Amino acid sequence: MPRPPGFQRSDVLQKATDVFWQRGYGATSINDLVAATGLQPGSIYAAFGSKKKMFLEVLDEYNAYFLGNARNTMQGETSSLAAIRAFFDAMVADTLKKDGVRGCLMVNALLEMSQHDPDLAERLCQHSEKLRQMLVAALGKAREDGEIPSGSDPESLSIFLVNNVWGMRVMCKNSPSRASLQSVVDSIMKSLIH
Amino acid sequence: MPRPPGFQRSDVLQKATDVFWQRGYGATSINDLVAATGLQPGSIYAAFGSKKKMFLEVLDEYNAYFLGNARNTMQGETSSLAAIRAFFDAMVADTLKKDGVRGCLMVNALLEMSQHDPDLAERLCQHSEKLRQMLVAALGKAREDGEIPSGSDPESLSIFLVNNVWGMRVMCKNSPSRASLQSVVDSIMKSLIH
DNA sequence: GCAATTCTTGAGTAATCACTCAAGAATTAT
DNA sequence: ATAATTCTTGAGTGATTACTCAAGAATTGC
Repeated sequence: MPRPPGFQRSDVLQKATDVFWQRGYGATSINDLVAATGLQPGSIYAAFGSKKKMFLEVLDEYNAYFLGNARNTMQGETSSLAAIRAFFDAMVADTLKKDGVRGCLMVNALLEMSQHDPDLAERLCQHSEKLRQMLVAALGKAREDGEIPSGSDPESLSIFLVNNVWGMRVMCKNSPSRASLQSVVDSIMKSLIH
Repeated sequence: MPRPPGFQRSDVLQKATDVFWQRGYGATSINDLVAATGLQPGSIYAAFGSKKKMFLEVLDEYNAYFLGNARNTMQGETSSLAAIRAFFDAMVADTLKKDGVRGCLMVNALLEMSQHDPDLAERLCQHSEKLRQMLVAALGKAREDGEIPSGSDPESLSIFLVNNVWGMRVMCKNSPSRASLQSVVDSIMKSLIH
């Protein structure tokens, strides 16, 4: 009968996430992962197959967590417009945390390697589409409720919002001041209601 | 008397730019640069000092070129608002070129290594500030000329515009469709005039 | 205790990394 | 031509890379 593994997969993934997030994919070595997880190289490869497969698993967990968080934040609001604002406010708050300068693990990965890795590009595309759909739904509801003009186009506005999400993920890497980020959010929200 | 170098520094930098842009900093090896430039490792090190110094020089040229281009584009327009639109249109056109999926060399570098390289972070910060100042000037003039509401705040709007520039640089890496990008530009321009 | 099975270990592999340096080639002033 | 100077060459450096695998440790059902 099999001996059970001496580690929890999710614990290891969490620790790996920290390392990948802090250093980026390319600059993270197996030794870094060995140090961070406490596992030996052999165990890592037995459990995850390769550095890249491990990273993809990390990314999937990260994306699921991000989207879940966003959904929760938005559902906690009473109006759709307030939900959108809450989403962006949460992003600002997140960015201002002391490790906010890490940016977004997914955007970092996208810019680092999507060009040379179709698997990854596809995955990131799907994730970004999910985020956009969430915003489309909120925008549609906001229009129904008269919170934004009836002439507004949720599809087109959602792309605009996602664009600003990406922008903030870049901006936080070199000028993560609350004033700047908040000013961006204000501009976004103003643009919605006109 | 000295023997003159057998290569033009700017030629070599141009070829190096291609490689760094296509592969990213970390994934570009000296051998890649040797192959692309035709120079031997020794010559590269004699001329540029190190891989990182070479990359910084590449980045400086890239940034200067980008800003110069933007300035030209904007000066060719009759009104300030048209100049801003022309700037974004040019970005869309640039992104849609066949190698547009490379994104922006500077944003790529920012996300890849600014966190671990203060020199680079500082440089990128300055560049992004120059871009913002260009937009502040245009926004200020647009307000004077009554093209945007008198209550608009150029400082705050410029941050918003830069945010969208970064966003487009990310978006072009995974969904560079003309419709999406153009829709973002439309949303941006609409938001300015209200 | 005893197999049976799986997990863990970590030194080792071949490849690649950024970088160096001594030797030779090329150019110029005389 | 010669001497002075600089440029180019490319094999070689030690470090690091992702990854492997045979051996031993641990846990199970019996």
